[in-house]
Amino acid sequence: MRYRAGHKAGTRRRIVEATAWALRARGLAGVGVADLMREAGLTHGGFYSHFDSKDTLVAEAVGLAGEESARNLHRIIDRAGRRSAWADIVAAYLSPAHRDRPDRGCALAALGPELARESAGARRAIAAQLETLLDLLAEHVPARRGTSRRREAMVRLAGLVGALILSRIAGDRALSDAILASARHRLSTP
Amino acid sequence: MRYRAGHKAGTRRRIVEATAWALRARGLAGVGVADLMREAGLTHGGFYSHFDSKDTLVAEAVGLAGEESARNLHRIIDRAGRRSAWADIVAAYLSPAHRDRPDRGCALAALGPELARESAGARRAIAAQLETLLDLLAEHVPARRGTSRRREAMVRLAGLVGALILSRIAGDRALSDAILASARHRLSTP
DNA sequence: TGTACATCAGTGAACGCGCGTTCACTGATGTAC
DNA sequence: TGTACATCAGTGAACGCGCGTTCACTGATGTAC
Repeated sequence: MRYRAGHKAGTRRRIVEATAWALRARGLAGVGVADLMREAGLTHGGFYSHFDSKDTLVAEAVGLAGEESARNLHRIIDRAGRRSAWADIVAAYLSPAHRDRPDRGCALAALGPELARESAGARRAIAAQLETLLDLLAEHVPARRGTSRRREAMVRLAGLVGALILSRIAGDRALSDAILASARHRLSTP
Repeated sequence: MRYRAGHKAGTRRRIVEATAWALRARGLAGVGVADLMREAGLTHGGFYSHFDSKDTLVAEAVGLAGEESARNLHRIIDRAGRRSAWADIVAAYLSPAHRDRPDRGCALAALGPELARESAGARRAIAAQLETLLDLLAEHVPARRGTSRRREAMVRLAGLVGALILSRIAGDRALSDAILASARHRLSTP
């Protein structure tokens, strides 16, 4: 064997990671196979010894972005320890830092509408991510009379995703910050 | 003059309308100049006697989509008459009909993240639409102690846009409907 | 320990295609006489 | 009323370009002897 065991798997991993970042930063139309390979330190020709098509890679990258999000969430939850993590989750999600770094942030907010129009693979990947996030948030969302935790998670996640998206659309900084602050205040209280 | 006065303006209008629909249905990457001209009943060659570039057209189409949204909102408000229109606004925005017809619906939800990445023209158009909607909603959103109507509008619009987007991402119908219903219930009450 | 060989991850030229854009041309109409 | 002309919205072939994809090849390494 030419390279050490795991070498190819490592390269493949680097390509998927580069794609997970690039996708959220520049969108589906903004990433080309050649770009992605270059960002992974390779040339474009080797792409198809790793993936069947660009679509396959995109679906996998969306999956990875989802795992990253779940891991970040778990980190916040662990850091909160015994007390409720909800306020911390909201503060992190609606932070200016998250708004300004879509490449490392929530794929639902960065790619949602775009991928909802896409073909099978990517669509399924982003839908799966929605389910995962709902399950995770349902455990930490404030309880509310007359609603299940899961329904409460839907409402709150909608507020989070919507506010992040609007803050990224806003033309001026002041409005963008105001959207984040207002939503942070409302969504972190029960 | 070869054609009646207003003929060219009418053609131009048809192109912009076709674009406003196609954009929301298929996204920026999904619409080509040739498609749009065909949908307006023309061939692609004449495009540049109407517009400087595809970007110019896109910005104008986003603007038209925004005007449509505002007009729809006004219609709902007028129909509500003297009583509060807020519940009607929420019901319309979070209806399955709106979810299933992105081409005639809210451009923020259909194109937001995509256009926020785009170049000047489209970005400005979608940002302007956000401002317009906030102004309009601020007049009808339920008043709330400790917050301005404008801030309240930000929070509520975020909830609306987020819920619509999530309902379009959801893989199965049941979840999609549940997201709409939960958000409808929460957002229409003060 | 040294040499010959097989492996296969990665290279880079080339492909077909659709895109945005350009341009010489067409032909139905309003106007001048 | 009829004819010749000018106009210009719209046509369709052609362009250069970047994309996803293919493929014959390369060359560093592990293995066999």
